Amino acid sequence: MSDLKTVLGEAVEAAFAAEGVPAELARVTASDRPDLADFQSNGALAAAKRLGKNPREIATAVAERLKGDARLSSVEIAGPGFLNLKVADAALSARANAIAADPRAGAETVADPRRVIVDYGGPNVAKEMHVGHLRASIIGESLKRLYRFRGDTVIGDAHFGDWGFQMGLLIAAVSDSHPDIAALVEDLNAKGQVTEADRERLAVLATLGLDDLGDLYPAAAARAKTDVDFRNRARRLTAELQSKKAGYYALWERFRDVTREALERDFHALGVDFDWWKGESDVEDLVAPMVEELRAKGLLELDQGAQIVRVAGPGETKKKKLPDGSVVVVPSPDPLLVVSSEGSAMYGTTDLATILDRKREFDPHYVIYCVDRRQADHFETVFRAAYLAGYAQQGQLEHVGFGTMNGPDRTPFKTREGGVLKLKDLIEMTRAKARERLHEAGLGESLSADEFEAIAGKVAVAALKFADLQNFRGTDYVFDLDRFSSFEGKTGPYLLYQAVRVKSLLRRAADEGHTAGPVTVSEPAERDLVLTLDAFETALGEAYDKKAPNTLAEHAYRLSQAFSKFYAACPIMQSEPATRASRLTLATATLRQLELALDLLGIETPERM
RNA sequence: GCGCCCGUAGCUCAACCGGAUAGAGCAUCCGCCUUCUAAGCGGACGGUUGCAGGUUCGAGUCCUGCCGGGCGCGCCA
Repeated sequence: MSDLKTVLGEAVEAAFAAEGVPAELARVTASDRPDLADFQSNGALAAAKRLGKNPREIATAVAERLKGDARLSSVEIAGPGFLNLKVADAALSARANAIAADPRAGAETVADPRRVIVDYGGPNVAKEMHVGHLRASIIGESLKRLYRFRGDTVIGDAHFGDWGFQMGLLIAAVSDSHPDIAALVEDLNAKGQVTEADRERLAVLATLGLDDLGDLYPAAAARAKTDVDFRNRARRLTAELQSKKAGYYALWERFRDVTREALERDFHALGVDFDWWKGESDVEDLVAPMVEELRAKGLLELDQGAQIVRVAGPGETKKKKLPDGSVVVVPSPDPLLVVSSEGSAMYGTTDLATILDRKREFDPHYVIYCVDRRQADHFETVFRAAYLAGYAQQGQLEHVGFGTMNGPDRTPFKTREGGVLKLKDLIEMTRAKARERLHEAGLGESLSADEFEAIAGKVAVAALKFADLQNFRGTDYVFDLDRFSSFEGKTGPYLLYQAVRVKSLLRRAADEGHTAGPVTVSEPAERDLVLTLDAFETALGEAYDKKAPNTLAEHAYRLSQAFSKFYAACPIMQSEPATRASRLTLATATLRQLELALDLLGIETPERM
């Protein structure tokens, strides 16, 4: 079973081929002029020059060949040579019935499924999530679901940031602020191991909560910028942690556990769940042997005290301005810094080791890094190093970058006080608005407190996610609090509302004993609805190919809109039995496709709202 | 300095491999609840797609230059 666009595309391509026009020029698309046609092909225009013919002549010949096709109610030529196709109601009805009978609501799977890893979220130890994490989480989550739905075997990995310089900073800060913990840590360091007898003493670590870390970290990070001694101490501590000195390691385990527990809860509330909660620390044991292997392969080089892998090819250079103002020519991209002059593994080192780890654990065909676009250069370097080292094949690694969420000043979003807006606060604000709206709608009394809260949560998450996902992931956009927590117009709650209306309708039909039956399309609103249902496959394919959930978000919106118009124009319950049965089938198919599309965006639909 | 990205309606964003009349939502204004949830539906208003050239039958889309903005450029991640 295929969508109309594909099926008609084949017929049109065959007709063009008979006139000597290659298939790639004969593409069929949804019409730009719905007033004139359902589908169109611009093949005659594209081919005219190549064939040295008048485009209208080609179009006329092709139209003649298509006239006998029973699926088409009209084939016309317009303007300079556009081929306009209208689908016969019978063909539309047949397609609607097929979609209604399909658990996938008209969506296909890929011909050759792959093993795919989606690396997204990128939460860090001791750092609370802010609005910026919204994009990383929900775009990645959507891509994960999209790839899985298309038939690939997909793993979503949070890639926890738990092993870098920030850990050294945090150890230094905690040592200064908590003398009791500092004493324990030093003692364990001296002993070189944690024995059973020490277990009880570790309880003091439990006094360290995420709030403490959240306070300590920003202060430490700020101090390290100006205080050279402090910075050097933190770097030394980072290296000592990475050599797993007992006391530091025990302290770090507390950091990791307390953060992960909170993050997992927060992500889950957003409908974001990872298959792997791997972190930088999980590949720590791979780093030393990997460095040896890189050395053995002759890729490692000593430079200014650090060990690097050069990834620039011959002739690849850039000009670079030095702090003193002079300009020098250096290789480009920058080399990968593998081991710092302090002996620490760097960001890129763990990224490279992670590639190796994933190859051994899962051997993916394809890895998507859903990470801020500003890290494009970094990934270019890491990927090149991975290809050089043979840890992945050319093209298997891709950085799918997303743009920054800006404030009204067009620079990364800050609250009025100049701080970051915590993700948790954003969600709670939106939730509060949803509660208010639900009360207005009179749902406060008829629902239990739990149900009420669950719906408010779903509405809030839908609002936030859809507000982001309707934008193309690659571009920066202005974060507008009012728009993100808006429930009217092109918003998540609008989509939920349409789904809820269908559910309500179907409940009522069931109560009154009405059953669904074969679809017979006749009204314009019915035609539009079926054509929109048919476009799901195209939207999905594009979202998959371009890694662009906004295409799918747009489809979900159009479907909701088409349904809403149908709902307004075509009465269901009080129409003739055959018409009612047909329309109930259309409503059922719409609901299934809408819920599928929403699910791929990571949005859950409530039963009522 | 070099590189990457962006500039579309008052605001926030779309626009399928270059195609017909550049679309949505918000805001503003006007209609529609005695019938399936008005978080809805219909209508109006709103554009020299930053500027100037070029390629093309045809350019928001491709090329060149300029203006404006964002980001990145080895010991943070």
